[in-house]
Amino acid sequence: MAISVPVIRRLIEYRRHLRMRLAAGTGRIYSHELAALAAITAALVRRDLMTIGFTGSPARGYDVKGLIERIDKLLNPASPTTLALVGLGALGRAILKYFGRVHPELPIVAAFDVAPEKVGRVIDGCQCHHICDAESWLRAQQVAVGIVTVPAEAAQGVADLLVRGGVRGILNFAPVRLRVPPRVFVEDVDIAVSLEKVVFFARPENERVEAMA
Amino acid sequence: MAISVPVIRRLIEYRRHLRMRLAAGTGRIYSHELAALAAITAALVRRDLMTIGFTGSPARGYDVKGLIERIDKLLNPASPTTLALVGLGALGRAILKYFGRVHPELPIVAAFDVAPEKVGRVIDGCQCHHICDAESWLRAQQVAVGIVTVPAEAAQGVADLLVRGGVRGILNFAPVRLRVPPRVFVEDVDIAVSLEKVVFFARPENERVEAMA
DNA sequence: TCATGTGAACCGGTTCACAGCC
DNA sequence: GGCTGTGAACCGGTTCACATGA
Repeated sequence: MAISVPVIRRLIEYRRHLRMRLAAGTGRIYSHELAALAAITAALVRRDLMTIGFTGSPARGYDVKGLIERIDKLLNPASPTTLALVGLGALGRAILKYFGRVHPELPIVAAFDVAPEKVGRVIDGCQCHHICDAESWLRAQQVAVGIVTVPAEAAQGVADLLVRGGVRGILNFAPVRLRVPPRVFVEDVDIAVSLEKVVFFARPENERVEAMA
Repeated sequence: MAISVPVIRRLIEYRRHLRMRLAAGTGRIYSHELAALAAITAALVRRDLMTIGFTGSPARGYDVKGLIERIDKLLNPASPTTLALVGLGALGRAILKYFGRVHPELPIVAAFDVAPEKVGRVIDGCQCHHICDAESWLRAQQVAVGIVTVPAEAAQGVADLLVRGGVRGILNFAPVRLRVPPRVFVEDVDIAVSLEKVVFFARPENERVEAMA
């Protein structure tokens, strides 16, 4: 069963809300409640849960704990996933700091840069190596996902390197489209584009009915 | 004429490619060339240009300079837009640094935080004020768009503040859905969700046909 | 021949609406 | 009464395919 990108995205968000809900001590939830939290319709929530085969009861809604576990089982890999980050500029460091705190189950096991003053040191809790050593490191650590936070000019070269290192997914912050083999999944986070989008739709004359993702 | 979100997003990307093309000295471009650069189909490029009423010639394609100007006219506000950033953590600083360099036409005129050691100083070229002074500053500077880089718990409060300050668009990096009046456009950049998405689709068994945005 | 411009078809994600059930 | 589960309808973005023109 193949699950579409938007469904995966929403499941991740559902889980986040469900965890808070559970922490708040509520064991059950209705589709319209979850819908309100995620700012979507109740029908879509039910459709998504149907997609992953999770059922609730008309009387009491869905079991929060069971649903979290179900989403975990779907999203979390059987074997632990390790990440690597390339580019220890301001953004790379910020991400290192953030994920070290938020995602202990997705550890960034190595960071790479070219600057001599960074190589060999531990930066934000992560050992920094020279980019030249990346390929062997990636293979040795079985890194599954690479995070690219280098300038635009360097991004394609880094992507090639990651691919050679056996990476299967790339989270790309550089404002460039990476060319990679089809088996490698690339997610672009283009902050400049997002900002320009906001600037455009912030103008009153460009009013929008709905804002999604 | 209302233009949809995906079209706007692509126009921004087209412009980026066109500028590089122009810098490289090429004055004309075919739809299939632009399509290759943006990793989409030629038909979609032509459809988008049709949407904004820009025409080319079958013999020589589209005029690069004219198209850039056309997109500029559509996207760039008549009056200059000013931005403000709230939350001078690592991510906020990274963005301040990045946009100061990349987007001189979209200046971040003020930054806000609560930490006493930041307030009153100039950080990464931007004057930092205490959050309590935000509302009046936002109004005085006519800030159109706010960038939210505070922790999740603080995000809704900051959003309320921005709205009170008259902001019409928010670029939100906090992993929370902000509740704002319908006239305010919110763009969420949820790095944690993006990462989990990559981790999921990086697994061979979750192969995907196409990866878009 | 090869590219543009575009009506029409397509497609997949979302919503509707209602049967079934507590 | 109100909620779930779901077939069917809907909708809008994308692609097809072809007339038109250099």
